[in-house]
Amino acid sequence: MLDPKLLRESPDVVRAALAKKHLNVDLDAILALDETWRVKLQQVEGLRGQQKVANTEMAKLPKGSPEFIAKVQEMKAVSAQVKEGEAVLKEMEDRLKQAMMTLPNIPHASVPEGRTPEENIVFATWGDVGALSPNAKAHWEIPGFDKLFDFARGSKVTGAGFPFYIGDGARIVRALLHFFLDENGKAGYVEVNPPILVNAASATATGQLPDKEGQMYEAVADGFYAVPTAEVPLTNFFRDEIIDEALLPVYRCAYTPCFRREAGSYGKDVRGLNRLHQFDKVELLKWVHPATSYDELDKLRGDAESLLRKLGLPYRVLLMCGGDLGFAQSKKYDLEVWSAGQKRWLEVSSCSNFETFQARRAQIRFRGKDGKPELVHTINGSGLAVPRVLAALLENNLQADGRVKIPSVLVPYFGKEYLTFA
RNA sequence: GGAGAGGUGGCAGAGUGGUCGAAUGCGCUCGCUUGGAAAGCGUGUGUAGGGCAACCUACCGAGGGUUCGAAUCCCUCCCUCUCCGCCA
Repeated sequence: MLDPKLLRESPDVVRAALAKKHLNVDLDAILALDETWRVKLQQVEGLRGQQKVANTEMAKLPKGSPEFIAKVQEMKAVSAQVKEGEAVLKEMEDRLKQAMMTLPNIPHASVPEGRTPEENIVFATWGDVGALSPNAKAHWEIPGFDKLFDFARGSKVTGAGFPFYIGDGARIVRALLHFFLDENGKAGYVEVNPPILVNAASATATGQLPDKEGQMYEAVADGFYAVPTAEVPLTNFFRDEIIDEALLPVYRCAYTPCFRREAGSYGKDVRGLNRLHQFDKVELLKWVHPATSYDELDKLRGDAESLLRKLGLPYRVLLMCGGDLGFAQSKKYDLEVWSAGQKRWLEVSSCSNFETFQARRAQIRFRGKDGKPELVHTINGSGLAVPRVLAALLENNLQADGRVKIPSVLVPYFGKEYLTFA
């Protein structure tokens, strides 16, 4: 959510943001609503003021006296007006808040113009894509793949997109997660094991509700949602809190399974490990002082990149253009790993600065030098999502004999140098 | 899951219908005092919204209700603690 004052005082800034993100919102309607709300607010507050004055007067009068009874009669009318006014006010506030929720975050000045994914900037590339086998297979075509990654059994037991990982398949997932968590720990992120079901208030604070309600699995009886990413419980850790400024920046990471209904996905995007309803991911999250947030974003992106480098997986970094930036982000980089068999880039991390957009919704603040609470900036990114990293690893490292060479950094975790499908 | 107790400012803790945004203590701030410190004395010390401002309004777990008026009474929900039950 944006600062209502920003809209009121600098509507042109918001207008420019909408244009850069290629979104269309009727700003004038929101401004008009804000204006009528403020008029009504002052009216109701005036009436409440009258009640308070009468209250102190009546406290001094004898209970049954004629003056007292007259005052009661007089204030009954005011009371009715207050009740009515408050109802109108509440309705206005709900509408205003809802309207404010339709306004996207302001893109940072360094975000390139553009409307479509094709206009994203290739910010950096690492590794030699051409050096990989031109005859590599898509991972689901590797002989024996089904033995380690059993989609059929998963479909029977749960449904499509919920595979079993078996033997070396399970082991490589565990090795990757362990490696990610250890590396992130070395980079200064404190490991957290969070709840993977969250309540509606948490899902609202990070923006899953109300906009993405259909994307989450629900535990209806209890009103809980299965987390689509560890970002949700992690960010909400400090919800409605004021963090000591001296503690900033706070670095945290968490592994959780992630659950996404992915309604509307189809085709090559959902083959094999490319897109699952349940998958494992380590998330990186920072709460930072506003002055440092873009440096911190670059550092976080670097931390995620270093994981791919250590695994020896070629990747590129995209700087998202305005039109592909997303609603809540001020700036976003995507990390995409090269998958030699599919001959395409797979997104494995999305590193974003939300500035105060999430912090305002979640009311996460720190106490500034002048003693006043101020909103923090939140930054997050994957570090990393397992299935697509795994897909690239299987495809890129497949040997002529049908085994997969395990990157040396992973061998201590995996326990051997080759993964076999036998 | 059952029974009971409770949720008030940074913390502890008073307050059972009006003069209560809330006593008192602790903590913290600034000042006095001191060679310096402690003690002592005094001062200040929540958050949010509206208003150019003076200032006004709201908030005592959350949401409803009763009333001229609610921290205080009623209802629903959430959470914590104690005991019992169940259990990885």
